Amino acid sequence: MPAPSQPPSVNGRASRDGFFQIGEVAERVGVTQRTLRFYEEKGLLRPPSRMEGGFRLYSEEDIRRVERIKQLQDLLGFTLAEIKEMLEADDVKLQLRLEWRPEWDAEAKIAQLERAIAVTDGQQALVRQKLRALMELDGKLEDKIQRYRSWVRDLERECLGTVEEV
Amino acid sequence: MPAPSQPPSVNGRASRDGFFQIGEVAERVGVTQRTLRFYEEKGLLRPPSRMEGGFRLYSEEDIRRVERIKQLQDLLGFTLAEIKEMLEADDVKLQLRLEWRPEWDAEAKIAQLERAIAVTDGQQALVRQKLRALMELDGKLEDKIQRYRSWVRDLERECLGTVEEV
DNA sequence: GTTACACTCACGGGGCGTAAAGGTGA
DNA sequence: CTCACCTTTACGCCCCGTGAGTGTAA
Repeated sequence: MPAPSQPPSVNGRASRDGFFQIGEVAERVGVTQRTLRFYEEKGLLRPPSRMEGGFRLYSEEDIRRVERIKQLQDLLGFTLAEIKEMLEADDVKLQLRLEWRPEWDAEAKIAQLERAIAVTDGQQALVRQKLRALMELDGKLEDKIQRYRSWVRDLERECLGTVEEV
Repeated sequence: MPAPSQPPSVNGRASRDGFFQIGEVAERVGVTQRTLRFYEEKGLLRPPSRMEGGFRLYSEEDIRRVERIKQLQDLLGFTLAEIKEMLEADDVKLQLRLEWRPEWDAEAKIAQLERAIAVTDGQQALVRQKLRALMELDGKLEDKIQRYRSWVRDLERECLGTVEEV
């Protein structure tokens, strides 16, 4: 973990420099403080910077990461292990961006980009696997609904006819 | 798993009348016997019929239900609670079908069908919620890939042009 | 002195695994 | 009788957190 951390907290009044304490983060994102520490412990969140006294100071970037975890977990039903994979892929891409040097020649840049594409492709494959299964299920439900509806229409026509033809 | 049940159950009788014992079901579906009993305990599976000695006898219908559980769980990442909801919706629909009487008048039939539609709609809503989230995520990933690719194309042109125009 | 945070220890539920001790059936 | 297969009871484990208690920082 090369954790090239955020600006070191200058002593004195550092808290409001675009950084947030754990309580603020917890409230904003909708998780408990305990959960934030838990994620950190499990390696899902990089250790944030700290104040002199030891209080955690989260950057906006950190907060986005927490939100991403919540999204992957709540909405998509990923396990923390899967989420960690996803985040690590994100990290790789971030790392690639940090390594980027404008003075590189085009081939080096292309190679870097190709690596980023490969990582993103991997993420997408994971997502699409679940996506396909869900779409199939949705289609089946839709079919059923349509069959029910057409049946209802038939019956309504029969109703209006007031008399059935045997 | 030590997989003790590897001795070929090649004495493959269809256990009398299209019913199957727990071990056969477990092997066919790819879950353990423990899991089957657990699902039953938790109300995900209706108690199957039994032999005189107490052995469970699963019908084809029961087996389909287990397969459905596996699908919802593995592929879609539903929790057992969500799966139970889904299955209960299925049960309601099954019940509606069993209650169906051809001698009903059209209005009664329509009402029954409307109830089935409502239940199916509920299931679909559950699915689509997850679906939307996944599609959004997929879209974001796709965008990124496209941006990377177009960047690569730019660089390749630059390469060929041999000279840059700042 | 009252928050807000730190850290540690533990406990809890979901989803099973697995072992124990014994009954069933071809 | 044997031997695979089944029964229930019950404790264990990993995952994903929640609380409680105690101590320190603001």
